[in-house]
Amino acid sequence: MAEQVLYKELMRQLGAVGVVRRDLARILPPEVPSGSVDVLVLLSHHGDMRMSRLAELLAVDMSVTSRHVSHVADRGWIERCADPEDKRSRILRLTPAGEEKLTELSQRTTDRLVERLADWSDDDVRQLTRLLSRLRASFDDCRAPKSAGPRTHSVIPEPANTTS
Amino acid sequence: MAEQVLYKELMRQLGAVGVVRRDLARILPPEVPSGSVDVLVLLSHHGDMRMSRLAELLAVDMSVTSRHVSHVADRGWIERCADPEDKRSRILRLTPAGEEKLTELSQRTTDRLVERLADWSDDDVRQLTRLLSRLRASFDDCRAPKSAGPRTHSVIPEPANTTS
DNA sequence: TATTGTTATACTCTATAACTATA
DNA sequence: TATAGTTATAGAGTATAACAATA
Repeated sequence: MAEQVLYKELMRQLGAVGVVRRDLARILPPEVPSGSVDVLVLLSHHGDMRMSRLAELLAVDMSVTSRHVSHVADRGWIERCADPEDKRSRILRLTPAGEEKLTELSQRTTDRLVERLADWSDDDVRQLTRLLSRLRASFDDCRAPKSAGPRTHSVIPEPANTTS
Repeated sequence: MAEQVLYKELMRQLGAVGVVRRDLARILPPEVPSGSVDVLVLLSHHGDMRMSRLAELLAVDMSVTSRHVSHVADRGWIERCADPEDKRSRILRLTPAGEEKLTELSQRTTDRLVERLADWSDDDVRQLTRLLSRLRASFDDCRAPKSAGPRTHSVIPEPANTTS
């Protein structure tokens, strides 16, 4: 457990990340709000999943997830398939058009990062990525203490979705 | 300049920070939205300032800043004083009530971090704080390349380790 | 004419609650 | 009865544009 003053400073810097978030959100095209990006990114990375699983990954209420999902589904970027094992459930799957859109968005945001982080080394980027991953994991652990398996705090590799 | 794949993973983890942001926002009392917290934190940390300066620090449009400021001013947590040097401008200052409220909020969020980051060492926290500070600075530098003075990117003394 | 700040408008994000369909 | 998901409603964050007051 770290000292109070350290947490206070961390809080301040977490607020400052809002600056980064807003900057990256501003370069998104009008038809792709950030909620849609989150959905596409998670489906691409983790593969097909149900609404409830997506809501868990997004850490928002399922009603919010439903809205985001409807937006991307309306544009043909994902499909909502029937789940043969549970007729209440719907399996979400990225469509080819969705993958294409995601590639385009990914390029756009990557370009922005290249521009902004011009003086960062590979190791700098890796280190920050690793710590952010661990940060998120620490919050996940507290939120959902159910599956007690060993956690890999996914840094770079994690070969998830084979369909992309 | 780092590799594309590193930026892509960083992007994904930056999105994951949304989980943290939302978790911390949920513990705020109803009369204190996160925009208000940002205003109080910045005024407390940087001291009195004008609207335009605050908007710059928040990295949002001044119209947005105006709304946030009105909210906290309506509750007596800050004052909007006249600027003797420019009658268009208004100097923002934290009131004693504002400091008190900020202390209360700070305690609340710190408690949350203590809970969430129970297994983080002081150095872990310092390292993440330092990288976030540098991240924000990298975005600031690109956004406002005007004042070319030397930058202090963090309050916490660092164990000189930024391989850039 | 340019700058500082406010207000009106519109859109997104989010949570709660009520609802439908299925388990 | 409980769960998966949708929709209605309400409140907050944000940007653009129009505006007032001052420089």
